[in-house]
Order: sequence, then C-alpha cells, then structure tokens
Amino acid sequence: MNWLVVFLLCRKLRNLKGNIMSEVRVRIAPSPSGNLHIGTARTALFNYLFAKKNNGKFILRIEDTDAERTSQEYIDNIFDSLKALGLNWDEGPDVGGDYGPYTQSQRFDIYPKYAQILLDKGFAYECFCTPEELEQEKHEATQNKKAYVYSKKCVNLTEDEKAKLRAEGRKPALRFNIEKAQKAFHDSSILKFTDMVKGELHIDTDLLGDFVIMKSNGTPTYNFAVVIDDMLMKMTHVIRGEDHISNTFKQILIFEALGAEVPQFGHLGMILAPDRSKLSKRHGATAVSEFLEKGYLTEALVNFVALLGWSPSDGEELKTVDEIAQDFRIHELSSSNSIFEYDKLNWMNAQYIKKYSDEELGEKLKPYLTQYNLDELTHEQFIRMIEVTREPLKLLSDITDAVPYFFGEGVTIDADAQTKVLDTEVSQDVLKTFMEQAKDWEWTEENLHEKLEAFRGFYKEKGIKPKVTMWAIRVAVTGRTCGADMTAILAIIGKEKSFNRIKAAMKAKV
RNA sequence: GCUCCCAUCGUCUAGAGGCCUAGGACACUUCCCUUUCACGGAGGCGACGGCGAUUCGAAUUCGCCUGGGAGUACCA
Repeated sequence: MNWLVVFLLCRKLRNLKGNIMSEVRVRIAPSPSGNLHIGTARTALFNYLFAKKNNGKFILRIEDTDAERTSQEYIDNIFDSLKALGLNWDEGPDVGGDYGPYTQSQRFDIYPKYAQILLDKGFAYECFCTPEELEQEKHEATQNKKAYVYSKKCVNLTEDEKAKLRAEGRKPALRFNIEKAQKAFHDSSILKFTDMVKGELHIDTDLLGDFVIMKSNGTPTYNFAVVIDDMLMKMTHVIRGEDHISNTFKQILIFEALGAEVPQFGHLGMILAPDRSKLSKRHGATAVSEFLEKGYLTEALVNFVALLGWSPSDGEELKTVDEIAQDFRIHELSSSNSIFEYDKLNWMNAQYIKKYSDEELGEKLKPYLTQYNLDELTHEQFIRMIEVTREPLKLLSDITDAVPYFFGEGVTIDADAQTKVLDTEVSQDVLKTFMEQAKDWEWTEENLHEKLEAFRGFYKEKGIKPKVTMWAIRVAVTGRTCGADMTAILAIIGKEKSFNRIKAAMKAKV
C-alpha cells in the first residue's frame, strides 16, 4: 500500500508545482508619452480579463525609457484613467510588488548585467557604427530597392580594432546577433510561434537584421528592456496589439538566448478610425480621459471597447467587467482590426445612463451644469428636473443644452419656433386663454396635469390638435418646440416665471 | 520596396463542411404609442471581396489575386 501513498503524494506535489508555475501573470506596459489611449485601454482590459478569468495577476509597468517624451502629467493620466475604468492592478509603481521597481527608468542598472551575459555568450556584439554610417547603409539599400538589413560589419571586430575605435572616442552600442541565436535554437532560419489569438505565426529571421539592444549611451532599447522586465517579472502571457508582432520574433530570440522561459503571446487587432486609418486626434477623442470629460460613463466605455474583438456567448452585449471576465476566452477573440464607431458607443452610454437613479444621475450631471445657478431650484425641483430631462441623454454632457429654460428669468425664443408657432393666430389665442384661465390655478404639478388636460380638451373641441395647443405654451415658456414634459416644466419654474414668459411672448406679437 | 497580419450586412460581430433561403447588436427606415423631442414596442432594408481547387456538398479547407492594416529606428 506504500506505493499508492507515494504515487498520490507525487501527483499532488506535481499538481501543486504545476499550479505555482502556471500562475498567470500579465501586464499592461504603457509608455507615458501621452494620455492613456483608448486602444491601450482595450489592451489593458483584455489583459485584466485574462488575469481575472485565470485567477492570475495583472501588473502595471511604466515604460518611460524615452526621457524626452515622458512626463509626470501623462503618468498621472494613465493611473487615473486605468483606475476610473476599474482596471486595478495587483502590482505596479504605486502599489509595489515582489518584482519591482515597476517603472523602467528606475531599472536602468539592471539591463547592463543581462547585456553582458549576451555578450559573453556571443549572442550580442559591440557596434561602433556612427549614425552617419548607418544612414548611408540605409540610403544604399533604398537606392538599390532592397530591404534594409544591418550589414553586420562590426560583428567580427578584433580587440585591436575595437580599442582603436574606442580611442577615437566612439562609444559602442550593443547589437543582438540574430543568426547566431536562431541557429542555436532552431533548425532553419524560420522562426515560429503559436499566437493565442492568431494561431501559428512565422518569419524568416534572415530578414530581421541585427538590432540594437543597448544604446551607446548605456540605456536599453525597447525590445531589450521589455524582455528583461517580462522575464524578471515572471510574465506568463503577453497580450498586446498586433503592431508588436514583428517585435515578438526578436523578443523570443532574446528570451531563448538568455535561457529564459518564453511567455505565451496573444496579438490583438488594432482599433481603426472610420476612415480605416489609425485612430488619431483628428478623428476626435483618443484618450480615455477625453471620453470621460465628454460625458461617457466608464461602464459604457469598457463594455464597448470589449466588444471590439470579443463577443458574448449568450448574445447579451450589455455586461459588467466581471461578467465579461467569466465569459472571456482569449482564443475566441477576433483577429482582425475593428473600427471605432461612435453610434454604438453612444447607444450603450445611453443604456448605462438609464441604469442610474435620479439622485445618482443628478450628481453625475452636476459638473455639466456649472453655467447654471442651481440655487434657483430646491433639491426636489432639481431632482424632478433630472427626472424629466434624462430620457434622451446619450452623453452626460447632453444635459447642458437640455435645461436652460429651467434657469433665469427670460428665455431666448428659437427663431424657427417664433415664426412657426408663436407668430400664428392660434398660438396667440391659446396663450391669451391660458393666461385668463390659469391665473386661478393651484400651481402644483398634479393639479396642473389635470387642468392642462382639460385645457387641451377645450381646444380639441374647436378642432385644434393637442400638439398645437401645447406647442404655444411650450415655445412661450421654454423658447423651443421640444423638451421635457410641459406640466413638469411649469411646476418646476413656478407660476410667476411661467406667466412672465408667456406675457413676454404675447407682447412680442400682439 | 521588403516582411508580416487581416478579410461575413454601413459598423461591431455569430458562424470552426451540410442546422445558413447566413443569426444578433448599433445605425438607417416604416408603423404604433404620445402635449413636443425622445423613450419604448412591432416590422423592414442590409453581407459571406474576386477567381480557381478539394468535396456529393464550402461563408467555413487550400492556392492565387485584390483590398485593408502593421512593421521595417541607438522611439516605445
């Protein structure tokens, strides 16, 4: 019976080890050279969903290697946007973690050590070429209509030659020896890997060209820093945009040269503008923070962006992040690009707006009402105003234009409404009659509702459509032909203000 | 130029050889509801880029073409 115990123990141990080994770790690694882009947000979301679904960790790493383009403002924007979207990270610059620091510029002392390892193993070599020499090579390549690949002229420099170049004051960059690495780990020059969303991808590494891993100023290039960080941070899966596919081949070779475990890759299609070009400022908002300012709800933004590539198995598209995570399978993501169209986002935003109570929505709407003196209304009136104006809102900011007539004394009459409605005899008659009858009305919404119904009935008998009757009052009081429920408007702004506006509308014509 | 990726309604997508006279959502549109605008409800319009091949049978497999996207830096 002993063997059975041993067997079970072994199996348990193996499973345990398997679980530890396979703890999913994914990351989003934005470069703070701009505000958090909506495309980056989607990549972050898919990473987050993948981590959630697999009980893994979601890590934030700031790739600020390029000091020129980095700014604290952008870093803050990235943090805030990610947090706003609810994509909270388990490890990152602010929360720390076991594999920090999580800001690349604070890791500069790490990279040379690994560069040295590659140098020692012969997978990297010093390159003393000047920018001018390199430019010349490229120029010749284009002249001869050939694809540019670095000439490798520094690959076999002797120690003497290097010493001489150094004496000239030249500082070498470090290049990765593609051919050497490829030959060491693969049968042919073809490098393959299985992408989680696109399937098998391959390239002929002879076409790649030895790329720089350490710049002559001692800082790492992107492709090198990413590999070192992903390796040291124990990333198991790398989910990113397909614009990184060509980098992936280079990175795989570095992982292999370092003897590190190569993570699984998954490349997402890009988000394109309606004209099928890259989504940029000229197409409108690109940063998450801009969308938020415009009045998009984070729930809608996240939900919408998830639908660019992912689709729900039950057909229900309105879903929370948690619900999406449950239903998320990376292998089922669409591998093609998708176009960012506002129509559906707007519709979705409206759907999420509807989910809020009047009180909650009122709070969210206040930032868009700063131009009005909210003190003119009691809290009850304010809430009632929200209640009767919220229906057509697609963006939170739509509220701004929906409520001007609730504030101030007078009202600007829309030119079209003036000629089409107020200038007609019927309308003037309606207003006159209204003033006569309404002066004795008790000014509560309930009573107004009844009275107005009767009022409409009175005119309907004379062959005037209810629509026409109400339009006269509406235009006089609000200045427009459309808007919230008329009864509510009258009740909220009060008898005096209503009468003043109607009188003004009458005087203007009669 | 070279390399790679992608290809179903206008848009996001379902579809992994017969269930597809291709389903859903947004948009558009018709009608209904209605004090306006809207919301909501019931309909409608609308796609497998092209050509070959495999097969009894292809949106689904393969090849070519076309179209779109990306990469091609001592940027990230």
